[in-house]
Amino acid sequence: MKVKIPQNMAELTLLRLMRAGDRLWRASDERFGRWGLTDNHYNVLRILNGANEALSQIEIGRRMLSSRANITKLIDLLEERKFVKRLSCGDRRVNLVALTEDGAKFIAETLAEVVGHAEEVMKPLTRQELKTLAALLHKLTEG
Amino acid sequence: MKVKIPQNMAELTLLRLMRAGDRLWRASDERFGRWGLTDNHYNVLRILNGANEALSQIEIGRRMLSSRANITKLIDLLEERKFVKRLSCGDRRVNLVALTEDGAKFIAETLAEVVGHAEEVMKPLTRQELKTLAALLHKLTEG
DNA sequence: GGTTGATTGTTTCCTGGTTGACAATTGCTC
DNA sequence: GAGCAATTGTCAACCAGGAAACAATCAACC
Repeated sequence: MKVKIPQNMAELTLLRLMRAGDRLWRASDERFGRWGLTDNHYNVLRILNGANEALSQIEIGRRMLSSRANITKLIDLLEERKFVKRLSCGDRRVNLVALTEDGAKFIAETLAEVVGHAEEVMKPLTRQELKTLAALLHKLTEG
Repeated sequence: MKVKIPQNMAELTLLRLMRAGDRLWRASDERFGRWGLTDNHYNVLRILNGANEALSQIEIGRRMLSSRANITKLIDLLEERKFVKRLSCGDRRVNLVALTEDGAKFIAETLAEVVGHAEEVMKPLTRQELKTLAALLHKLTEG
């Protein structure tokens, strides 16, 4: 049994994109596994570090495309590790989550390896190609 | 607490790539969920359809970057749906998996929507940009 | 030709994530 | 103010996928 399927550029590209993303997630998770974390745990730290302020859990979820319930669990672990702390604020429904000194230290200590890995993965592309790829992805998802 | 992190093109691109892939997987899974399948179930069907021959489960796993154990479960469901059947072959360790008529019919009936979705997702890019993106992804993962 | 090592598929257990229900809180409306 | 919808975080139940252990089978080698 076989269906004759004409080649379609959009579908081919979509497939490659999903496949590449899948591979990168696996590699990334394996890497952070060595530190007892998930890629997503690390993402929370980087988001907090980049935000310059404490964020509510739901705001973190929004920026990571992750559910409220999952953020609760991510923060639970990060708090246990003392990388992060929950602060109360005016609105008593909300936990503001802030990066601790330990969390900042962890980011600083692991940064070289994280960036090194990214450069290793992207090595097949020239600087110009890298820029083009970043721009295309941006246009695809934001434009 | 904050760590000063210099912008890095490789890391930024990697992040965008992973994020785009994540979004696409979610959208895709939601789509196939309406048919009671996972994106990966559908991938099995497409791989079988493209292969022109029955494949062993482990070969399917290789092409999908998925574990043997998971393939067993995927095929279990597809077989229950009669989209696929397991055949015995010379090597009695191996199940050859073949697309059935029902499976081919399912592909044929859903193809327009699947391709339409891919084109919808990729619409922000011109034809030329699409080709460039596909080429860059190919170079990144294969080159 | 029997033994040993590799391959394939399945099963069991675990993990990361989602959904949906729930409680607490807030803000809006009358 | 009282009531009501919306928001936030948490919890319980569930699901897809991976890792490891296992049985069956094959291949290679002495």
